[in-house]
Amino acid sequence: MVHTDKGTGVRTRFAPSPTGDLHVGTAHTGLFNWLFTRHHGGTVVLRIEDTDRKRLVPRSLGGIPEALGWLGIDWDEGPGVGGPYGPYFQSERQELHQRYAEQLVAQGDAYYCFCTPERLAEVRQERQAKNILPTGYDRHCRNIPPDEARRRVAAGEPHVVRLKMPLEGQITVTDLIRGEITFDARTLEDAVLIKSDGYSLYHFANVIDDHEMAITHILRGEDWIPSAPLHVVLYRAFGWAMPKLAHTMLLLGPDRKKLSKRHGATSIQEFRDQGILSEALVNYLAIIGWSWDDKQEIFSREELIEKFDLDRVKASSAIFDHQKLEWMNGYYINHLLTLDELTARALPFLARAGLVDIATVTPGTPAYEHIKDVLALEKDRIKLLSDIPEMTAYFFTPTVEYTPEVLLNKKQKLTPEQVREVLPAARDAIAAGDVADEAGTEARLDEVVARFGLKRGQVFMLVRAAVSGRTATPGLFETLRVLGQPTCLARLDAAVAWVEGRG
RNA sequence: GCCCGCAUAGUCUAGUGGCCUAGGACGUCACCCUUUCAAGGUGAAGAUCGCGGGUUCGAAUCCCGCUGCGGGUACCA
Repeated sequence: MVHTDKGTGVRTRFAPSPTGDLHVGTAHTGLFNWLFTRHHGGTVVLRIEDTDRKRLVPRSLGGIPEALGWLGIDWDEGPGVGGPYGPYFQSERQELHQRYAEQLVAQGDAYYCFCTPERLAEVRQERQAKNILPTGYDRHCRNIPPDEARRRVAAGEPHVVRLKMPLEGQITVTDLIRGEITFDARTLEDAVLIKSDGYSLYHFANVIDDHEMAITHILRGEDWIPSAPLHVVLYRAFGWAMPKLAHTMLLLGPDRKKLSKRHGATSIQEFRDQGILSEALVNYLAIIGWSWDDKQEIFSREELIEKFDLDRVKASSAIFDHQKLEWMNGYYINHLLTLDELTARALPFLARAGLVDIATVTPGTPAYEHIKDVLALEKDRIKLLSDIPEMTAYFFTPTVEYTPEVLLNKKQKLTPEQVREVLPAARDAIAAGDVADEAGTEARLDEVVARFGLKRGQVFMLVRAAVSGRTATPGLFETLRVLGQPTCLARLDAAVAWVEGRG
């Protein structure tokens, strides 16, 4: 799919940090970003912000783009597709950042700082305790004469580059979702732009790259609001036009804290392994923090692109509700997926459980059709694809296990003696025809019901237990049909033998 | 501590001065359907619209204060 800029000039970037699997909160922001851009016919840039070499997780370099691909969030420029504004890995743009940092120092908007981490910690602690603004760094090196600073840098003294923030006045940030946010300059610190290892910090790299990549709209998490004034100052120092800003809400765990690993599965990869459909996840993520009206909650991807815009995005954080996600996933499985689509998605889960051999199952083969028939029966009750193996195992295993709780189910109010009498009769009734004929099977079983003067459920449940080894299955006659005559009879015989063995 | 943000049922939300006796969805409960479990259908419980003041004939909706919750406060992103 090629997206061309329709002339709206909207260019956005999604800038994940490769420090682990794609987090659902990151994906949420990414999705909003993507929907906004696609809605406006703009260009999506994927930029990997890998400047923190200590926290870098190499696996995520490939994992994050892959997870985005799974979600159907594509990008027009970035890793894999290239583009005119590369490189798209931030670590490869360090020279550029350095150059701009030098420019800032040269024009007097930034300075070299030689303070040790130890000194910084002390100062911070003291100022915080005494409430001296700003409560962090005391701007100690801001007053070192430029010549002296340059000499010390040349001499190889460890240093960072810090931004000179205005000492007073106000800095106002305009947010597309929240309106104006005003900060008192006296509370703002001289942030580090370039670390002593030469790598730029997020704030700085971000501003430089956003400008260099001609980004027009920045959508990012609410947790970035406090650093927005710093970005404003940076843009001003360079004399660059400020991109439009929009801070999206955070995804929270049940304890109302920022959603994180300690809340359980939070990575997109984990959701996929649980058997969440990407369509359902995208839909669910889209309606948390955004709404269309007071009625609709199910949206196709196309509909989302058509309807999504920032004016209907909420500013308040939301608790991630896995239960509702599962409901939506079930809804997609039950109502929106074709049987072939469901089969394709279910196959890997069945194969992983050892129930089917994926190599021999291709569309058109009997094995494939059997799986399809099984899924047609069970799809109403599937919430997660990962539930399918357990749910459908008895359709694929050669035999089933019996327990007294199932075959001599007390709820059916049948004595073991009655079971020993009725079960063989039911077996014979089924053997008298073919289970492919559901109505015929039902009629013959009804004769058994009448003969013994029982309730239909009592006999049906007995047969259900015998052929499946469980008390909950789809409708009995369709289940028998899909199981097939030989399997049904073999299991009925096994069940008869089992109950007799207990007499 | 300081700075910033947010505030409608357990959860996600609709609502932008009168249509609100606050609508929808998830979850919960009940009933219907029924051979089990689901699905589906119907219905119910659940919100003093965080609190307190204003403004107004009239406020969930506008203003102020408070409280609560969250985020930031790093040579992480």
